[in-house]
Amino acid sequence: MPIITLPDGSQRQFDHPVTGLDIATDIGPGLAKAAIAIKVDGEQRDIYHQISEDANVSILTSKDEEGLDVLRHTLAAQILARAIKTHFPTAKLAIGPTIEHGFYYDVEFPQNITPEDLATLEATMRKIIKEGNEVTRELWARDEAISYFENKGESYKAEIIRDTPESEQQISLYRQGNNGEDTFMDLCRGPHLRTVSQAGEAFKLTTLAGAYWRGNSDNQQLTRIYGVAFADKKQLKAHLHMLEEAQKRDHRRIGKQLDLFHLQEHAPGMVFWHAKGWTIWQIIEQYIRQKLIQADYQEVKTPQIADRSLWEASGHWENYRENMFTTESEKRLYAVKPMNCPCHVQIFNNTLHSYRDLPLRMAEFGSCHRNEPSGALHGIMRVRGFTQDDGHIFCTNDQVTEEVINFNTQLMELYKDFGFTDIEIKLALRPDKRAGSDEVWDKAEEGLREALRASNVEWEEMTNEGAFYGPKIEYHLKDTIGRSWQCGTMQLDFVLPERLDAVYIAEDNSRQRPVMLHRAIVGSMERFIGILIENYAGTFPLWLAPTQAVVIGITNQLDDAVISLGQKLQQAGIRVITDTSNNKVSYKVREYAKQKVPLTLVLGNKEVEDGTVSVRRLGSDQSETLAVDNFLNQIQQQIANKK
RNA sequence: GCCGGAUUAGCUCAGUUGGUAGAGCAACCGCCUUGUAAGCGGUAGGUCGUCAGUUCGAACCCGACAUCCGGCACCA
Repeated sequence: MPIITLPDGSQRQFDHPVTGLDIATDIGPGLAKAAIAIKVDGEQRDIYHQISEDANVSILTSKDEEGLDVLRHTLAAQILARAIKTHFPTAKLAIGPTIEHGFYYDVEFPQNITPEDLATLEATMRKIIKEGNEVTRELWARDEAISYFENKGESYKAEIIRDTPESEQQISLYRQGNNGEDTFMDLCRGPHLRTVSQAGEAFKLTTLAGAYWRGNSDNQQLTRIYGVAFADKKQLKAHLHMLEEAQKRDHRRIGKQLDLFHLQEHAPGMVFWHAKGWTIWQIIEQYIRQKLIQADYQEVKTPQIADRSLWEASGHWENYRENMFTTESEKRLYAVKPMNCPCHVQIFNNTLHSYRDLPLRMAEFGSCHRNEPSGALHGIMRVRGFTQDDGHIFCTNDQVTEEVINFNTQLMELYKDFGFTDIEIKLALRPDKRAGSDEVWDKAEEGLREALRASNVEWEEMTNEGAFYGPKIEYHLKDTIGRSWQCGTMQLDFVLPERLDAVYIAEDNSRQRPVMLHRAIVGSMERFIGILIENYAGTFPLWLAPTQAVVIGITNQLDDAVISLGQKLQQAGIRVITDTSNNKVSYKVREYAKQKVPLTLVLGNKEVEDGTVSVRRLGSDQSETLAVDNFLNQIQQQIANKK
């Protein structure tokens, strides 16, 4: 007879097999009502799941993340699915999983559906929830289940069952309603809510999208319906509000508001940097350059286009031909460089190197072009023309780990200076299509793991995601709405040195292949600035702000003093503007606050007489009066500290 | 590239069932000389993304293309 252990450690004994609902009822009527599913020894189960052995059980409600996940799952797989079949009986259902904040369902519709259909479907979902049918689990024989779905024309469901291991002879289906006219059956592992009414009303169908069956672009494209769902309306409202707020920090919007850059039809995926955006770029570039010098890199610059034969030798022509821009002159075909590595190898090869030269670290702010698919372009985050803070380290096998560790340290320092703390690290392992032996890959992957371990960081491993020439560490940063973008990278490459015949002379006077490490910290300057904009919501810290200070006078009689203070600050290296227009102080204060200028400096007769200045810092509604020299010292200190 | 949506003044957006376009802000010109988030008045600004159709007549309806947005696929 089962002894049930609850999460708080307390135990309850029963003299008969029990369901989750029995246990919840035993604890209290409130919980019995709120209970939507259970977890038995770590596995999610339906509330009606029978327990006859001792077990650890927790009762899930919509208040906890896992319970909410069950709720979202039922919304997709039972309620939305049913609504779809109600309006489009011949639609074929594919899969309907849960995701962060909600769910989606992939469906093959007999016709195009429109955003208006979403409203109809949502209304029908609410009706279904109101009807409040029970959802029950049934076990079917594998073959019966397959023919059931095939007879209904649900070919995707039949395919899913066929693809499960033969050993699974029992297939679980969920039935909504009684075995009558209004029944709805679907293939599902569960668990589900016990009745659809438990789904509540805090959900919303949000968008329509196309999505390939099984994520493969060779397959049929299905229509994906996205929805969000929460435990209560308040949470839903908070989520929608968060999205609205996030939109306000979108880098495309802020880029326009602050006059940082623009994009236009003539050059899709290529950025027109305006003076203010370019100022930010320059500061970042100079900052990175300092870091490179400290880490003993030599900075180089290589050609923008190179003969086709170089790209054939490197293997890029074969692998990425369709994504490379080309140009022709005097019957020679050139490719605009999509990356810098082959060029760096040319510099390496131009001198005969000794083992004493290694590790040899080469860096370039390399302007690259890739003809990315039109649908991939996204503001300045994913572009066709971009600049990498690229670098290549030529070294021996024995030097790899130390180089990777040092790189990681340097990267983390840099990210910290830009205010990033939420960094995802991924290790991308060997892909199917690759160069090099398994032995080499084993060594390369283990080398990166070792370095990550030594760096004391956490990472996630991704099979099949490496580059064709080697495994890589990826450093991801998030944008405002949680989309993750790869920025930094460290890649191990045994292939390119071979293909481009890089050599060094070893201690024993033999010719040896160096290992090549490809590394970038910010990745693409464009993308990094995009993420910075969103991260700071346009309010850059003083050291990065394109305009650091604005000087304004109370009246135009003080214009000379305003200009003279502006000049003094400019001489001291401050990025300052002066405003002598005949607007009111309050007008100007508002204007420069909107432009996110960190320091607004106001001069009146009093300040001019005393040699002081009234300083208002962005975000504060107070001002303080300081002696000009004091003020200058203070902000120079702040800038030096990268604040 | 694929699915869906969008494209109107420098910016943010209105524009009824098809009858040759409108606001706010910005710009420019005046007046006001101002003490920390919008002083007042005036002027100018548009081949309604492009091309091609339907129509007596198109910002509006049909089609193609371009770009952008949300996803999917891709990301050396």
